[in-house]
Amino acid sequence: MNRTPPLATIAAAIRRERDRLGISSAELARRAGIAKSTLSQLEAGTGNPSVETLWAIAVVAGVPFSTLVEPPAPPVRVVRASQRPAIRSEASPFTSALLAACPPGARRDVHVITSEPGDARASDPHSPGTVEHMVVSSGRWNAGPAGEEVDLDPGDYVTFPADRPHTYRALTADASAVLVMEYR
Amino acid sequence: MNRTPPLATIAAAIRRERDRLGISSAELARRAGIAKSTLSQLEAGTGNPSVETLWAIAVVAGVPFSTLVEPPAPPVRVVRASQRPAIRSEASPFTSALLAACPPGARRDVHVITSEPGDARASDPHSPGTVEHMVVSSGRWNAGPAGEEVDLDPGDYVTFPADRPHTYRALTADASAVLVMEYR
DNA sequence: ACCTGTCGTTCGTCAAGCCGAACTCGAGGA
DNA sequence: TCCTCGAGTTCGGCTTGACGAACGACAGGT
Repeated sequence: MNRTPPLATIAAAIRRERDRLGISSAELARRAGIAKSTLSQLEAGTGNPSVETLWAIAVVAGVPFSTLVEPPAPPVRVVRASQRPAIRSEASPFTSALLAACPPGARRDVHVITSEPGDARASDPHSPGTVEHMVVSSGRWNAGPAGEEVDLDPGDYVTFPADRPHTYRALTADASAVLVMEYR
Repeated sequence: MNRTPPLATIAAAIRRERDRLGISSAELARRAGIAKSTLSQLEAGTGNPSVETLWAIAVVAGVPFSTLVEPPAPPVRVVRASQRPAIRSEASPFTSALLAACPPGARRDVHVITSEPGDARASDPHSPGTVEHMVVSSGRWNAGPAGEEVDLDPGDYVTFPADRPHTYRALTADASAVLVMEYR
């Protein structure tokens, strides 16, 4: 769930952002309103910056806060249709394994789900911060967090937090959709 | 690009995570290895925590660091097929408007792209932290960051950082794909 | 009523982050 | 060669976050 050390990551991230801006550390410190000595120590990996200090740097770098504390850059990942976890429910209800099959270590998973009317599937909350993306391939669906379900037509896209109960219900025959689960 | 203030957000996030765990502040402090007086001040919105302190809390809460500093929870968003930015290129090359049409304020956008062999589209880097998701609907594609392109078959899914140059090339006729752009 | 345990806050001390100034190093110009 | 300027590091001080202990408030048990 939680990953690598913070301090070295922060130091690298700051250097990376500064390189991207193409400015000196003195200039970055000036823009951020912090002492260049402070910035020097941060880039050296020394110390334990406060949130305000990091925030000031993130603002002038024009990047979200998380860019400075999360690991470097997301890699290129490919999930082959032939390999990925997919479940065809045919005319039967979704199995509970559909969403439970997500490997906990993975950052994202893709499922192709197919369903028939009446196959309502209620999913328990995933780990905090998990977000799902759903693109309807065919048929009509009703899906979303409990109490906030929306009707979806072919081609529609919906995203919602999945760390709370949520459901997928096919409203027409031969309904299918691509489901992307994004773990954090 | 960068959003709301940090301190109040952090205080709210910590309380929220602690509520979710259903434990007392004393217990959370004990697990995190920090003084409960420190945690008390943080939940009160007083002060300016160090990265290490916040990190310790995030670890025991089982959430990524960004959960504590970024705004609350992602909302449910729906992009209708009839409204969303979509371009059919038919037999002609992608127009440069394809990717440039992404509203800068949006957090995510969805495109349905169709292409024919020879229609290579090179995209300039998006803002830092932007990530793209691509699900192939039909045909074969070659896409990805410059130098790291991969071949994709129908149903394949790929995600990659889009803050660097990247390309999409259809390898077969009637190639189509769903493209999700995620801004940060 | 009394004791006991837990909760959350407040206070005094200590360590550490942040700051500004001084310093070293190196490149470019007269 | 000397001077000047900018980049980056190091050094004292001042401020502030983190800690442990003590405090009042409350609930449950005896």
